[in-house]
Amino acid sequence: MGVDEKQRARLFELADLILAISRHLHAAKTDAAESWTPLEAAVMRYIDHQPGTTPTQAAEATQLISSNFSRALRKLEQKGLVRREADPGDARRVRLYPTQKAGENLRHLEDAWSRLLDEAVPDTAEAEAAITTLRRIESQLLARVSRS
Amino acid sequence: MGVDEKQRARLFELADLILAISRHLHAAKTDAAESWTPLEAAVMRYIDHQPGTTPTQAAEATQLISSNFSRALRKLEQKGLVRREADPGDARRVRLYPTQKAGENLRHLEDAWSRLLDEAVPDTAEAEAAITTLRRIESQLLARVSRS
DNA sequence: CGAGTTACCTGTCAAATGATAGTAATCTAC
DNA sequence: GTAGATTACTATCATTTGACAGGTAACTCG
Repeated sequence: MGVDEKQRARLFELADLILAISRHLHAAKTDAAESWTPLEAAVMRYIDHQPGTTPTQAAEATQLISSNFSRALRKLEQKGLVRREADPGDARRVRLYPTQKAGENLRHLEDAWSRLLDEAVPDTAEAEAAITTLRRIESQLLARVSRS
Repeated sequence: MGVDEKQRARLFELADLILAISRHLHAAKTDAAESWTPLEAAVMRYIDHQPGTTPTQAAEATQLISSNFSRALRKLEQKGLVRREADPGDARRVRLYPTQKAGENLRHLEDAWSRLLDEAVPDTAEAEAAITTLRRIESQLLARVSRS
C-alpha cells in the first residue's frame, strides 16, 4: 500500500519543520544559567523526566552510545546538575537524579522557551493537540530505533 | 499578563518534544543517496523551498553566519546538488538553485522521513493541524531572530 | 571458585559546527 | 571618482559530537 503522494509530502514537511524549529531553538540559545550544549540539554531533560534512571537506559533513550553519554554525564555532574547514586540492589548500577540547581536551570529554560513559543501558539487547545501528535511521533521513533 | 503556569509547562513540553524528535530524525540518518550533514540538509532544503535565493538570505533563514553557510554551500556544490548563477542586476549577488540530482535526493529523503512518520501520524487532518501550528512557530522564531 | 556477562567508564580519533578575522569584487552616494 | 557599504568568500581556531577500542568492577551461574 504505501503512503499516498500528498500525505507523503505532508509528512516530509512535518519533519522539515521540526528540524528547522529545532535549529532555531538551539540558535536562540537562551542563556539559561548554565550553558548547555544541545546534547547535554537532551540528557539533562531526560534525567529530569525520569529521575532514578540508569546511564544505560538514558543513553538508549537519547540514542547515544554509552561512551558519549558518559562524557555528557560527567560534564553535567561537574556543573552540579546531576547527582549519581549507587543502586542498593546492584552495585554496578548507577541511579541518576537532577539536583536542585538543575531544577532552577530548567525553570529558566522553561521560561525562555515558553516566551518564545507563546506568541506563536497562544491557544491552549492547539498547543495540546500539537503535543499529542508530537508525543506519538517521539515514542514511535524511539521504538523504531530500539527495534533495529 | 505573562504566560500562565500550565500553558508555560505545555509550551516547554512542546519545545522539548521538537528537540527530541529532531535528534531522533538525525539519528535515523536515512542513507538517502548523498549523505548530508544536518547542516547541509538544512541548507539544501531551504534552497529547494526558495530557489533563486541568495547566500545572504539563505544564511539568515538557516541562522548561519555567512562563513559557515559558505562552507556548507561549497560542499553541496561539490556534490552537484546546488548550482550558482550570477544575478543579472547585481554582479556581487549569487542566485542558488537546486540541481536535478538534488531533487532526486530530496525525494529519497522524503520517502525515508515519510515512512518514519507515517505509522505515528496516519491521519491526514492531524498531520495538517500539526503542520499549521509548526509553520506558525517557525515563522515566529525566524522573525524574532531577524528582529534582534 | 572461575568463566562469561553486564554496567559503567576512559582515551582517543575524525568529522561537524560556531565564531572571528580578514580579503576581493561590486555597488551606491556624494 | 572616491569613500563607504554590501555581498560573497577563505582561512583558521575552539568546541561539540559520533564512533571505536579497551578497561575495571560487580554480578550470575555452573
